[in-house]
Amino acid sequence: MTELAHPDRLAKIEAMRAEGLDPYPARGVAAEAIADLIAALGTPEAPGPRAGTTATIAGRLLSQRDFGKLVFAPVLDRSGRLQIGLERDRLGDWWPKRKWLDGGDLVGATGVLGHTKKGEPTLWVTELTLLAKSVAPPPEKWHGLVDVEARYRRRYVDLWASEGVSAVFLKRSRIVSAIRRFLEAQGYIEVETPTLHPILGGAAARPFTTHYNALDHDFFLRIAPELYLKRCIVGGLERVFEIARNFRNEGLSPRHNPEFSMLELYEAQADYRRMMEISETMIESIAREVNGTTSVRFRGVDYDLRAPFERASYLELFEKHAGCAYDDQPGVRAKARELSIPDPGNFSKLSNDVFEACVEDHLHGPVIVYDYPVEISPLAKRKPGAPKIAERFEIFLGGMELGNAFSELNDPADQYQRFAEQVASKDPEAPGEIDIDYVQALEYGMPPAGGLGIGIDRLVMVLTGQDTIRDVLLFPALRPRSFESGESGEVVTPKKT
RNA sequence: GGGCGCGUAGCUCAGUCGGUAGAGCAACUGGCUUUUAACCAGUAGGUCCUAGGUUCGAUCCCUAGCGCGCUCACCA
Repeated sequence: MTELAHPDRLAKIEAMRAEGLDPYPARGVAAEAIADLIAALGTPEAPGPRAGTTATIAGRLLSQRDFGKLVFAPVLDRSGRLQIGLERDRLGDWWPKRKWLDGGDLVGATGVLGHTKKGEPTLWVTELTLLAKSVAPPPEKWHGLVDVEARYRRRYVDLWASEGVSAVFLKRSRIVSAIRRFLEAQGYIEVETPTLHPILGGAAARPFTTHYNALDHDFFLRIAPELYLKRCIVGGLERVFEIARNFRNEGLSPRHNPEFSMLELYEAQADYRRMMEISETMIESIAREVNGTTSVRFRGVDYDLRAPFERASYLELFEKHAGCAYDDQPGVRAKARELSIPDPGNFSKLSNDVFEACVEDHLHGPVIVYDYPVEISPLAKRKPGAPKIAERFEIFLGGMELGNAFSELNDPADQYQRFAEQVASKDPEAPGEIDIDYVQALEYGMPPAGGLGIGIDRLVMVLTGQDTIRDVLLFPALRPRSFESGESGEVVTPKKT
């Protein structure tokens, strides 16, 4: 045990065992969902079909209000909260044992559904089961967990002790489910590609590195699934998607977590115009499905996710907000100096830094910014008649990038050349070697295709109104907690959280 | 990594212009059959994040460290 276990609760466990009651029984109880029962119970004025019937619920006992010969206590399950009523004259054997119960315990309760004098739905209990004793005291009942560190470290408490937390994760699940149904309805299949990559690719980011013992080779945790998904397109699967956990060994922020979920999809015979359409219709459809509306409030601002989204050209936005063309070297360098943007040693990167500094704050959204410089889009196809422009777009909302898409480059010679330029660049985030196998895949022929990536976590932030990515991740990245071993060897004592 | 801030009971928070600390909730004892942040009376619970320094004396001041938050940088 740790020092979190409360002596009074441990003493109750001993008392129970002395009476032959197992505080951690092997079997649960067959229980109905509380929300369903409340709906079927109706009101005192208009009783539903379950009023007066017997029901069993199972969940966490949150607190107790003891009136001597009557105890009221709310019980929480995954679907909702229902008050149980323990009466001396109904409860039988369990009446004297009720003192063994504490807030936080997991219980099963069977009884008759009804209401109190004040109309509160109540299960009048005839049979009680302790399903698991909670020896750690729960957080304060009114505030729940407030300390943000404690909330993230002990999400298993936060989920039931803090208002509204579990609802975010229920909605996240529905969002992901809605994405799958939307794409499957359009003929997409879900695929799984490697997480361990021998060569970096598909994005520019610092990787997590690991060593593959059986192959005696260093591998990288993927920074993007893109190059494998496009191999699937070469293979003729034609419409594929993956909900991929990506890993980038970079800083944390309200919008960044080192491991994050990305939806990537690729469609043969499509191009970036089709990707614009599928992005906005998918986002609109998901919003309607999980929220019942296309209106969302994010960071205090209202947005409407109805398709079509506003369109804006990268080049025009650049000129409008930076005051010069993106490839006007003297102009861009002057603007960079004015904004104190350091020179990354690469003009196209500097130019994009200027874009991000000048333009992104103006992107209220949802807005599709299209036609990017080809130098910063090494996997995108050139625009017909404009070889310096790539058929690429990004989706922005509230100054945050939600998605990135392009017409996929399928010319193996052009792809080889662009990989070679990346490898030759001084950029520490560029891949260290050319992915020859990927070039060879293109040499077999990849049909014209469009591809799209959407940050799932950020989409969930928008649709649930959460300001920080950590509130849409069950277990956000935190420094590991240190524990001190106790003298007995069995005892583990948490140092201060 | 830089700057700013925070760390006190299981939880939520006061407080000490430097004299080793309080409240509410939770727990425990007693009372109460309609509460819903129930109520009333009582009890117990603390490495004031850690380590140094200054001081007669440090939870408080100083320095360093650890953890967390905000922010900047980084994140095509």
